[in-house]
Amino acid sequence: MQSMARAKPNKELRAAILDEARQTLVAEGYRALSMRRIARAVGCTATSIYLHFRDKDDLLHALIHEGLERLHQQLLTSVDGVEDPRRRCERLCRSYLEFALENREYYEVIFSLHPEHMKRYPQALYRRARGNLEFFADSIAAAAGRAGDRKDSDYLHAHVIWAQLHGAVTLHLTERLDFRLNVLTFLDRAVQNALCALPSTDDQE
Amino acid sequence: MQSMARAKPNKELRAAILDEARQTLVAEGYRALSMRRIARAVGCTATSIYLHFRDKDDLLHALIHEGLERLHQQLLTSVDGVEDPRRRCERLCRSYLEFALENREYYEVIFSLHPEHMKRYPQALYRRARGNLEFFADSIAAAAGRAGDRKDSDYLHAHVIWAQLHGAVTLHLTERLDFRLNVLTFLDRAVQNALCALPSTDDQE
DNA sequence: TTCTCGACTTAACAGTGTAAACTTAACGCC
DNA sequence: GGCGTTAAGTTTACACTGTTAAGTCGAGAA
Repeated sequence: MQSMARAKPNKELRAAILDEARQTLVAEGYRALSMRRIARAVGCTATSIYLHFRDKDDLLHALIHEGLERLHQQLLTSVDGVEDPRRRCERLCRSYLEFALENREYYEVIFSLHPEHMKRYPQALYRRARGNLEFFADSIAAAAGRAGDRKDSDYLHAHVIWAQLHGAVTLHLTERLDFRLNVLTFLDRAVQNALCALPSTDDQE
Repeated sequence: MQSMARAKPNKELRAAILDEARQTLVAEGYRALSMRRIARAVGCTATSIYLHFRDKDDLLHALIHEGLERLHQQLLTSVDGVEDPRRRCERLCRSYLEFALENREYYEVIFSLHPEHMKRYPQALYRRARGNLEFFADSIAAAAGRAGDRKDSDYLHAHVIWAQLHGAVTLHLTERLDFRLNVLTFLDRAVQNALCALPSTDDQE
């Protein structure tokens, strides 16, 4: 109970560590991110990071949490004011791709880093990720004429669409695509294919 | 010119290294794969591996090459005797998923390991990977009623389908899927969605 | 015999994540 | 004021990593 009394210990250092980690992650990728390097940059020793994070994975979890939060915000604003559910879905897809392309290294840590490296996801991360997918599933339900009545199949459908986008993005980011392919047309086709099971609501016919 | 004369130096050790590397990779994944460990297992020192492979990446490239070869064989036999082009595409998809699920760690190194880790793909690997996609594109062309007349758009289409499968597989392998989802139904839907742009050739209607 | 050359080893460098033990400063309490 | 407690941070150390430079050893050629 006395540990509650003082409460605010350092917290600044924790934030500084997180800032520095995010910065080098975005700028130079995961493989450049080491405890000692972070420590050097924020002016403490490597081991004192362990006072604020259980281990390196824990630190990464914090970054993933941030990233999912930012992605969520971006997805939200991307469909702001867009009524047509089909268009909402398309906007969400494009916004997702945009996020991935503009935050490559971040994206990789959030969605690709292997769990054996990452141990287990904490509950909080699952919640955030699920939130994004449920949000998507809502638009899918609306596109199917069932606005406000999301079903399990919509949630599953959201996962399938997500998989299409994620696959396209990661093949691009890991440079597995044929270099003669135009990346933008490829991504465009991927979005089309992702949404092909949705009823179309084209205004001009 | 005298280096050509003797020709066959060791070669056995090279093969042993490759075998051991593949084995631990399949059994324990990339992060368990270290030069020193391989060396210990095959009974040489870590540094003598560098006499057969330029660096660790080079060794991995060799493994990727093998993996792509095996995948290619599996894809070939999976459609053996299947005439209907639409069914061929479906078989190819399912065979691809099968390969991924049965060779998780292998699959990850082949298709997910980041190029910053992997430096650049050598030309030979590009060729192999392209071969697989062209093979797929042929079936797509056939499904569109243009057997033997593959177009660029079919090749692009093959990439899009591949992206759907790859995305589904990697989300599963990296355990990003909602744990309440049934993985098999998810993968099934992914295959459906991957092929949704193909004209269907359903016999029973 | 001497020279060369390929295969291999030993020793070393600079880096990694992390645990244990130690120091230091701040606090509540008698 | 001195006490014990506790959090924050340090130093040191361990067992790894990929990779390089220098050295050893044996066989074949001149």
